[in-house]
Amino acid sequence: MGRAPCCEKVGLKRGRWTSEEDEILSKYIQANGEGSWRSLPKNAGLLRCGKSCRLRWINYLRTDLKRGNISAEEEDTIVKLHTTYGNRWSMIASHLPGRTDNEIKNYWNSHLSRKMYCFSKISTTTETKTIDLPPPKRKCGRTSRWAMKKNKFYKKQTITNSSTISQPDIKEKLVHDVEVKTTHEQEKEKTTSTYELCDDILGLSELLDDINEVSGALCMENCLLDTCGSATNLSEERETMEENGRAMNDDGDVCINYKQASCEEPESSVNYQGSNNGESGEWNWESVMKFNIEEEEDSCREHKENLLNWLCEDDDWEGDSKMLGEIDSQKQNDLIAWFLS
DNA sequence: AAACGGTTCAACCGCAACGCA
DNA sequence: CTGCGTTGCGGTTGAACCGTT
Repeated sequence: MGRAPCCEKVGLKRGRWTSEEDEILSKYIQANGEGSWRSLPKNAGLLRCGKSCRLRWINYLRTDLKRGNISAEEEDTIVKLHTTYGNRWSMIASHLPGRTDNEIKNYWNSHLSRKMYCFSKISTTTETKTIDLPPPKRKCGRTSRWAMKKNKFYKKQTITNSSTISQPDIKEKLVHDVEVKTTHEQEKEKTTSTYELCDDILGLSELLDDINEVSGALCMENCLLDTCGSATNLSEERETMEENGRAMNDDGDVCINYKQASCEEPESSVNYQGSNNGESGEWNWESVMKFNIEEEEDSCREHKENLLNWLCEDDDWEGDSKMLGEIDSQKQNDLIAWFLS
């Protein structure tokens, strides 16, 4: 006749835990250890379901839990682990001491899930090479804690509504390197699938961008960083942004300068050129990307490959890097499947 | 000052896996 | 082998929060 509920629901307290309840639970577990969750509330004198007690202990009261925001390093780890494990939050949490699966799941869902929407949007618009984003919603209400910390900084550069971002044919150029490596007939299939992969990589760059809480208009920014040979991971990028700053120039344009010194050409800074009414703008992609094939230098190509390699690293993260053209089709399919999932 | 509404996160729910009798 | 109890996990919910209007 079905399974009996884990506990009698009638008469049990639900909702937020009070500090008194926390204290009772903590003291009981410290005295008697974890386990026997079903009998725990009765023994401890709590009007809670055993399941609820377990959850409260694991996610909140445990002494070995880290408090505070997810650090940039942890964020990097989460992103990487998620590419390997997917939504296996407990598995991911096991790699992050002091973090719970619930915490990581929440972090992922609140910070990253909506990025997947942006990603899919980009993926479906690459044919026109122009990304028409909906008018960015004003960030109402409570902002993320990380964003709140940055609030002062962000107020400097309010990018307003109805941004239309003209994107040069980055995908074509990104793919070019691979195409020149391949012979026509023999590798045609590989090139095709590579092309699809690059679609997704463009989308992922949006995801990476949003991880850094940057305006959605900066969709290729992180990709570009690598092509410039500057920041190499998310945390470094974040620090880089803080160090170099972003500010409006006298004309009200937002100028973003990423480690110009480390880029070969000062023009490689990103310029957001606001329109006259300040409600739309266009990214000067060409000034950023040295994607002119004739001028392309080995170093730039190497950085692009590095980005791709990051995406294609083996699960142990230390496996031999593979050039894009060498990614086997199965791995490409896996990546694409995951990106689109 | 109040209302609104997006975001966060603690807590809940259902299911599956596992262990044991 | 089967059935039951327990535990763990991932998805979902909704109250609280708080910046904006």
